[in-house]
Amino acid sequence: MSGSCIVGQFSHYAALSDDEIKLLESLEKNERRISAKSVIRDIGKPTNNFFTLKSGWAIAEQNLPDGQRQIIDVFLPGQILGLREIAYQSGLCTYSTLTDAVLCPFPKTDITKLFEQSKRLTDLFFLILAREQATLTERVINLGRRSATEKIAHFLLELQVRLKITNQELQNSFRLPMTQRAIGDTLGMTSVHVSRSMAYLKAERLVRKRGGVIELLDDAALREMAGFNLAYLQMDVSWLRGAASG
Amino acid sequence: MSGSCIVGQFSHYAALSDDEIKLLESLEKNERRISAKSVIRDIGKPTNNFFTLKSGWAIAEQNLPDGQRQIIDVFLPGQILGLREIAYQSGLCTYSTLTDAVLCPFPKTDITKLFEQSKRLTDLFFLILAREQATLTERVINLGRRSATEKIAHFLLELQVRLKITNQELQNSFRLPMTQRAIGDTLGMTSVHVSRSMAYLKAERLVRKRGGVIELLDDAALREMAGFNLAYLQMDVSWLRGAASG
DNA sequence: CGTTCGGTTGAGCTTTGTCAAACCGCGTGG
DNA sequence: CCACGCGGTTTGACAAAGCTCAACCGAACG
Repeated sequence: MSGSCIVGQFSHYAALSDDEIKLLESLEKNERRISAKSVIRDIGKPTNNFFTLKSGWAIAEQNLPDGQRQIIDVFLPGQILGLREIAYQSGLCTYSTLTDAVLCPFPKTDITKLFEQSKRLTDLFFLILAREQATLTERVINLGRRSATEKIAHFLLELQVRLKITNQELQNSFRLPMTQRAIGDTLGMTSVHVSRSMAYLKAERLVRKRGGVIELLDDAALREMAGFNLAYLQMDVSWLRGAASG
Repeated sequence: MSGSCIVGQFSHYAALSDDEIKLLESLEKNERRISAKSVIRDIGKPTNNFFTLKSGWAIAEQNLPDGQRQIIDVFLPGQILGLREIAYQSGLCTYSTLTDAVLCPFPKTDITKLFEQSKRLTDLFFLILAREQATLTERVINLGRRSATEKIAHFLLELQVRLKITNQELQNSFRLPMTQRAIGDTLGMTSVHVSRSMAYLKAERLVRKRGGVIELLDDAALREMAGFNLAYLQMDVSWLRGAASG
């Protein structure tokens, strides 16, 4: 994993050469510590920087005129914040932290430089964008066509799988640093209804919660009920250009 | 617009050189005529090909085990189908036509070749992916946090703006080749409720429908009610590499 | 020890879904 | 030219899912 979280993320998809690793690490030379529930970048602000998320959880959200909000994306350590706005001058959403976090801001122009220097990394960024899109797609299905409990089940399963990507030894339980309000804003429902649906899942002995830690007690049953298919989290890397040297 | 629809789409974002145009046109050397309501590529099939949509409308959809379906994306002429699965071996959704259409299939490997030959086009594809993502994001907000009539209003406005991108002289009315069932499957509601919501919009004199043609009678009011902000459809192109020669 | 924040619970209400019938426009075949 | 059937839309009565509001609880924290 080295000092760099983003290398950890990328090296899951392809073995990286030393040069590539150096390039990626150069994106993380500036560290910024930031406390829970604070805004990283507000909507409408210039998109001059991206941020890698070294530790902690973050979200992309959008607040609607009537006071509601929709959480668009939940970011886990190793992900890059802001990529989605690479083609926009001002941010389309607000980025904020859920927990205390360590972020590494780097200028947008660094990406172009990186593209110049490594085709392989260019492709990897392409791949990241495609994966984000697949996750969003799955969220669309979740929002459009699933009941409240199914939504929650699906969301929990997705988080579990995504956490396992960077943390192999993860078991069936993990810290979930989101309030029920936040879960509701992600899944398009009220916190009250999140509470009730969670209660149902607990009653059915499908999940358990203690402290901030959630435990998935019956993976198979959860997948069944949520119609969870992890294909969208499993990428193919064979089309990447260039061989890795290390 | 030349013979190529995709060039039309791209040249909106940046002036292209002759070489670049030639490269893009080479993606469209094979034409395939396909009738309305047929499957272009089923879910799970290998993603060896992309398709440019030369004419007609198409969708990406996913059918759920319980018989419901969610339409993930609606494609208009000039768009590329399948890009979202560039990083996946098998398709995550089914592509089908809404109307009679002309498609140009081209192999995935052509994209890599194209990336080799033009940095600028590489960036343009990046941009396309980012735009698709922004559209998906907006659909997430639509599904998560808007009422039935707001959803429909927003959807119609989005289509209008997107159609105007390739068809400048488009007025406030356009052919909408979607059944209410299809609209419902896009917006996460039943066809019955689509009907009722449309009736409401008509009664409020916000839209009118005759034949397959829909007319937006009061743009401002529709935007107000739907919370429509077209920022997500307006990209910034200044970060693209390389100058255009013509 | 009081306050705040997140979670839970209950009662009543609103929005949307379900089911079924009727309707409408349109193309087909007689 | 008409009758028919078909796909899509509209309408109505009713059911269900989810929302609102409000009270309450418990843990964390100053």
